[in-house]
Amino acid sequence: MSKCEQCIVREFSALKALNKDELLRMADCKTSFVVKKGETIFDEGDSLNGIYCIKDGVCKLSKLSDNGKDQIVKLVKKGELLGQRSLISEESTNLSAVAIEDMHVCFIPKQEILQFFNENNQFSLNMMKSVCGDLKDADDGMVNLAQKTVKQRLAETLLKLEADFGSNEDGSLKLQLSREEIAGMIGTATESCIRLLSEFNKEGWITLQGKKITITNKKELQRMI
Amino acid sequence: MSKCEQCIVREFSALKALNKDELLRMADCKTSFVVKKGETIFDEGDSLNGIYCIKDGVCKLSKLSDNGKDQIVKLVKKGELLGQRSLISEESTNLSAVAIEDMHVCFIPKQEILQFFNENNQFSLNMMKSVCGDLKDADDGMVNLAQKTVKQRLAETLLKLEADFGSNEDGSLKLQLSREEIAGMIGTATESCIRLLSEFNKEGWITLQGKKITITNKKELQRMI
DNA sequence: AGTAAAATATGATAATTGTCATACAAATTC
DNA sequence: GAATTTGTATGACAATTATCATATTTTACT
Repeated sequence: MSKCEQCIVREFSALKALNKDELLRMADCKTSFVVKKGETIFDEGDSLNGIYCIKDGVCKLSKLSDNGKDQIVKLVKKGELLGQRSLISEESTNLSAVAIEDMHVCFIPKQEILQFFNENNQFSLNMMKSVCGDLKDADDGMVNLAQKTVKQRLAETLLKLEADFGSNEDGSLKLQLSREEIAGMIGTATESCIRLLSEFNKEGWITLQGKKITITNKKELQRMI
Repeated sequence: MSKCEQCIVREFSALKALNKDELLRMADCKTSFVVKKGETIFDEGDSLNGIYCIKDGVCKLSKLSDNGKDQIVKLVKKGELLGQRSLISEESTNLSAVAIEDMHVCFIPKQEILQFFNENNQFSLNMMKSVCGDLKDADDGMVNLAQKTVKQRLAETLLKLEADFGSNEDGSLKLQLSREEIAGMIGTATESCIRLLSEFNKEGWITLQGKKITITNKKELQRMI
């Protein structure tokens, strides 16, 4: 059983408010596991008995729409927590979480988290801030979906993927998503997404090589937004 | 200075966790005021020094998009709080709040709320739940905007307006919104919204008399969603 | 009450986006 | 390694939605 003290999640999430004692208790009751790319951590409608710490990897939070398409609401990466909303609301999840890369994840039982809420005020405050951050992002997302064109949303998403997840030595986006996933992020049909990527490519804003996408003219993409 | 003890906001919001002592303190430092329909409570980018309790009336939370259109993110009504996100995040607001009806509002200074966070755990938990509820709604809103047609979103919005705000004796929706505001809720051009309302009218799902909208065939509207 | 301003309504048209079909490439399976 | 499945790409077309123009109605103002 590894320690929680030096874990990256502790560094970046609400957990940074926990003291040594609390971290030891957490290390004691947590379970670690690996999630392979494509595997599901939880599904829409599941009731969660705790929250997940993402030690490594990235997953998508998405919701299946009636038309059969998966709308991606958020990407969650290393250092972040997963499942807080459901735990705090005491409701089953409204989103599913599926790994986009291989992941290392720890599960902390609900009881433990609730106790932290009770005894550690800073932890509660941190958690609130984190949820508020998500809320702000979601509100912004709504405005984008409602008021911007698919082209603008694609440009914005590509820039955001670079900003959030970085790029490789060759300049290509580190996080590789399928066309379907990108379409799910910007809220459009997969074909439309593919078409626009081709268009961006022809215009010279980006370069495509298989799943690899390289931004070659950031300024033009920014200008579109 | 009126008491907070029997206030409707206390009944329905996170404030229900406050004890007599805390309520008295709150009554002492709060300021009450009236907001006329159309008036602004706060604007996008304002820094708030507290939160607002809505004793009566309804306001819209909206964000101005680059294309000049106002996207309505949420309607906030009597009994609810306003400005928590900004206060908790310690950021300026990302949304503006404008009265849709005449309102009675109380302002509670930031210091007071922070103290409640520190001394009353249930209050913190309630606040978290409330923000989490908003987050869930926003996530659902994103999926709707991304995956449903304008027609479906209009139908859904009309039903939601009836469910949330009720109807008058004549059956018309109690909350009267301008066409532009309805368009801002469903994320479409005002003309498109007007056109679809006319269409719904012709089909017999709704009746229009000026600003008054009456749902006359709820089942058909539900079937569309 | 009379006038100006704003909101609602509708037509015509263009632009955007989705759907269906099909082709090709890449990955996976046996 | 051949075969099947899955993902990517593109064309053709239809449907949806936005934009611009212009009436008409309602509301606000003095």
